[in-house]
Amino acid sequence: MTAVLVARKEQFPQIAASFGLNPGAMHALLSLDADEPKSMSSLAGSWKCDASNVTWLVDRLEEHGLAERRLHAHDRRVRTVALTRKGAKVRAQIEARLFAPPESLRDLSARDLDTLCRILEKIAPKGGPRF
Amino acid sequence: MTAVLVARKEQFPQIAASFGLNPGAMHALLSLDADEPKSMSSLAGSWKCDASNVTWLVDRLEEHGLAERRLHAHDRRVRTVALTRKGAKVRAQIEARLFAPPESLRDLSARDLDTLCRILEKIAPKGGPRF
DNA sequence: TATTGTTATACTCTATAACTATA
DNA sequence: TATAGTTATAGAGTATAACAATA
Repeated sequence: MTAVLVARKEQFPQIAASFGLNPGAMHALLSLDADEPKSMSSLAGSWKCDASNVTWLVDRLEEHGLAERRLHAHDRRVRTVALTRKGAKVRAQIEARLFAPPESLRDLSARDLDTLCRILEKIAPKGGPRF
Repeated sequence: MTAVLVARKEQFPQIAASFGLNPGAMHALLSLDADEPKSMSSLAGSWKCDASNVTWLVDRLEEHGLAERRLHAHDRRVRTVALTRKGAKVRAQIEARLFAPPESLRDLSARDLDTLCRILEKIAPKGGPRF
């Protein structure tokens, strides 16, 4: 799986564009969830960008109807962000394309693919694949 | 080798910054040569960007003394671009860093590294590694 | 008239700083 | 006073369109 992700990395911008998103917004979409709203500030941390950029990216996702801001239960300063139903659907579609074996891997034997995955799992960064 | 390039791809921006270049300019530098000047228009094709952006990128390289515009022998409309001696030296330094085994590969056994290279050579895009 | 490259300009994405509203 | 998020603004890097020089 990691092998596929590594191979796919080059195609991020194209895949994003095919959904009308820029790479940053697609990255954002893939790290959001419908069930676990996350605060804007925590997103700035995990996306490693400025808070003002989180505002901008979430605006883009909201424009597409893919994510929505919600109120925090106990702190009225905080806005949380979660995927809409449509957002979850699009995220699933993107993941399907990301995890589908890319052209360049179709020529590999099953044995080679296994070997490749095994090796790349070893060198994958801690915390799993990062987009 | 391809394996290393794949693994290194993430570090492009950092390496570029350490030479005072942006990723685009580093990409440009690595595809230029001291001995084979290339026309601006052909560079627009191989870099897959607009001609006006080639002007901008070559300007950046010239500011650093890494590349220079030359006259075409027979067509006075055409400008060709080639690396300066300094540019060739910097390109070699960058390549040395790109081809050095990255951290993430140091943990692999020699056998795994061989296997990885063999597999990735198979799926490498025709025409060799692209930056 | 067509082509090469540049210039003028606008757009996208990112960051910094000032601001509003809560705490 | 401090924190969460937004807005205003600036900058890098990209593209489009108009232009000058040459073919």
